[in-house]
This record gives sequence, structure tokens and C-alpha cells, in this order.
Amino acid sequence: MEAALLRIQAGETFDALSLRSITKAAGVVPAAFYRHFESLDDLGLALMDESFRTLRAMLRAQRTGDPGAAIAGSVHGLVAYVNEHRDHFAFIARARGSASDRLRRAVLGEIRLIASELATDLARYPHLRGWSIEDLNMVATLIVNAMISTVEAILETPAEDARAQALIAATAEKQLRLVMLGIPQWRSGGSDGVADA
Amino acid sequence: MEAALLRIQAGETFDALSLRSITKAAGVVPAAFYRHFESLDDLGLALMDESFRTLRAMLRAQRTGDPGAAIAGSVHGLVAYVNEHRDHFAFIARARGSASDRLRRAVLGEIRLIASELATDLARYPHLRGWSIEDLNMVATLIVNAMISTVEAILETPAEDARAQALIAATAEKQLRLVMLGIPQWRSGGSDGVADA
DNA sequence: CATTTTAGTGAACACCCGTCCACCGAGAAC
DNA sequence: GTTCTCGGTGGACGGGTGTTCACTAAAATG
Repeated sequence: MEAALLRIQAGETFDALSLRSITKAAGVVPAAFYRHFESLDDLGLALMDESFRTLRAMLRAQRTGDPGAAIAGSVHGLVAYVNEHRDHFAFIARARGSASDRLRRAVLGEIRLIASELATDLARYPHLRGWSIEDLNMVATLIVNAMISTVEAILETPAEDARAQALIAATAEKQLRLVMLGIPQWRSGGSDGVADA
Repeated sequence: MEAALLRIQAGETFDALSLRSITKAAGVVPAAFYRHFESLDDLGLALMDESFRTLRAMLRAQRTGDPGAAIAGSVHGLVAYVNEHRDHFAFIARARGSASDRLRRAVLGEIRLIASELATDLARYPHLRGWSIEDLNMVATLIVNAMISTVEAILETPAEDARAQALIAATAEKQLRLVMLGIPQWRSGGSDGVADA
């Protein structure tokens, strides 16, 4: 049934998703829906759980290896992974702008959590030792946001358009490298030092 | 009438916006809508035009002054500007994830256009002379995406919560500075050079 | 002043929506 | 072998949806 929903989800907003269209796609009468979920919001939260579970699996897999590979290699991996789980990522992307407060807050919270996990990971790397928690979160947020934009770009591109996908991957990789290059130059305390940039 | 829509827009998705609720808020019978717009999509595009006009006005205003001030000063300006035009920015943010292809593609195109304009602007600054068009677009996209995330964060925060807003502004400013610090270190050709970052 | 355009009216249309109900067949539990 | 739970059925309900129509008052145009 969730599979049926996700198949529909490949193009529609979650808000615009009607209970009847879901149950029809599942080959079931509308009333049967209530045997499984209490409301549409409930369905949304269940899908969120499932989707973020696959997302977390990806992040865990990428967390292995040194930071150098974590940039060059894993962006390519990200593209592949998103294409493998297009439905889940599409759902998350759409849920971000959902009208339901519960859903929107939930996905926002999950993303923030991912960012703070990345921050604690970053704290272990040489150039980032001694950084304040705020600054670590700042750079983690920057990276996560860049990755979200990358995912959205992937979703907006057909999976079979290898050329476009490669370009997106290359751009994302360069963006990460650029951020990483800025880190050793960072002087947290100074409010100046960038006047000639 | 558009004002009535935008007042409703402060909390709902564009997709979930019914013709009848709009006309009711405007104090008018549903049929009267068709005297002004051909369809809801049409209304959306009209609102897009208006919203992006204010966005462009902001960008034009910020384009004056040296790049140093363009970072430190204008992020603070951005926050203020978004708060002044919350309705327009909220509309754009919601339209990004709209179910209507026309609307979504339109807002995507506009944002891409803004990014490429920023790219040509960046090309004039010392450290960026000689960069390839691709790389200029890469950094412009990174910056624009960071700013979009900033705007979304602002919209998610009540306008009167000065503390939270200041924190968002400070983070955005630091992110911009970090990117700028990476630029002088950039060597476009090298596929390595970041292994120890 | 006569005429035409404009903006709005109210009623009707067919359709889709979420929700609830009594009912029922298959399978598990005892 | 009876009972009970689970997932599904079909039908109905009240209400909201976009769209259309002939009609009209006011305003602009000539």
C-alpha cells in the first residue's frame, strides 16, 4: 500500500494526495485505509520514518573512510543512492514544504539532527579541532544545505540522463571541496579579515 | 485580490489553495475570479512575477558597494528585507515545491537566472579572474543555495523573535565568509590538493 | 446622451473529497 | 469446533471543488 502511494508520489505533492487515489492505486476500497492508519498525517509520518531510515543507512555507510574520500568519492555515491531510492527522497523533498505542520516540523528536525551529527563528526578532523560548537554547526549546515540542493537537482533530472547527473555530481563535489578549502583559513574570532576577498 | 490571497498564503501551500477560499477572502463570488485570471496556474504565475520583482529589487540594491560590505552588511539587509516582504518570499518558497509543473519550472528558472547573474558579477572580483564559467556558476550556486536556506529559516521563524533572527543572520554571514575564504585557495584544474583537508 | 465594456451576481452542473456504518469471509486462538 | 480478531466491502452522508451560464449595475467611451 505504501508502495502504491510512493508510485503516485513520483510527481505529486503530499498535500495533493487524496486518500481515495491512494486506496485506488492499492486496489482497495477507501474505507480499508483506516484499518492501517488513523489519518493521512499518520501515513505521512510512517513514510517519513521509512524514508529517513534509508537516508540514515546511506549516511552511516558514507561515514566510513577518511574525509578525503568522503568528499571525492561519496558525492558520486550520493547520486547513485538517491537514484536507487528516488521515491523515498522525493517524498522527503516534498514533505519539506508540506502544509501539515507535524510533517514539516518532523522533516526539519531530522535534517537538523543530521547536520548536528555531521558537526560532531567534523569536530574530529585536524583543521576543525578547537572550533566552537556554533561554528561547527555553521559549516555542517552549509554542507547539508548544499547536499539537499544537490538531491533536489537530482530528483528534478531524469535518472537516465547520465550527462546531466554527472554534471550535478561534479558541481556538488567542487562545492564541497571549496568549503573544505576555506576551513583552514578560518579565524573564528575575527570580524574582519575578509575585506579583500 | 492578490493581497487577499497572500494573506491566506501566510501558512498554506499554493496547491492547497482553493479558488473558492481566495474569492471568499476577497469578498467576491467564485465566478468573478475568471474576470481576472484564466486559471489558478495563471494566478500563480502572476504572483511569481510580482514576487520576483521585489526579489530582484533587493538584489539590485545590494549589488552596489564593494564585495566586503556585500557580505558583512547585506546579510543583515537580507533578513530585514525578507521580513518586510514575508508574503512574497513565502509564496516563492512554497511555489518551489508546487505540484504545478509550470510554476515549479518557472521559479527554478528564475533562481537559476539569479545564480548566473551572480556568477557574472563575481567574475569581476580579483580572486575570481580567470575562473571558468562552470566554476563561477558552481560557487554562485553554492552561495544562492545557502541564501535560499537562510530565507527559509527566516520564514520558519516568527518575525518578532529577534534573537533567533540574529542567530540566523550571523550563521549566514559566517557561511558566506567561509566560502569566500576558500576561493583564493582554489585551483580549478587539480583533482587532488584536498586530501588532507 | 447613447453605447459598449467591465466587474460582479447567483444559481446550477457534475465530480471528488474524508468519514462512517453494518456486514462478511478467512484465518488464528483457544 | 467454536469463537474472535483482522482486513476488506459497498454504500451512503454532507460538504467542498472548478466551471458555466444568463443577467445586471456601473463605469468608461464615443
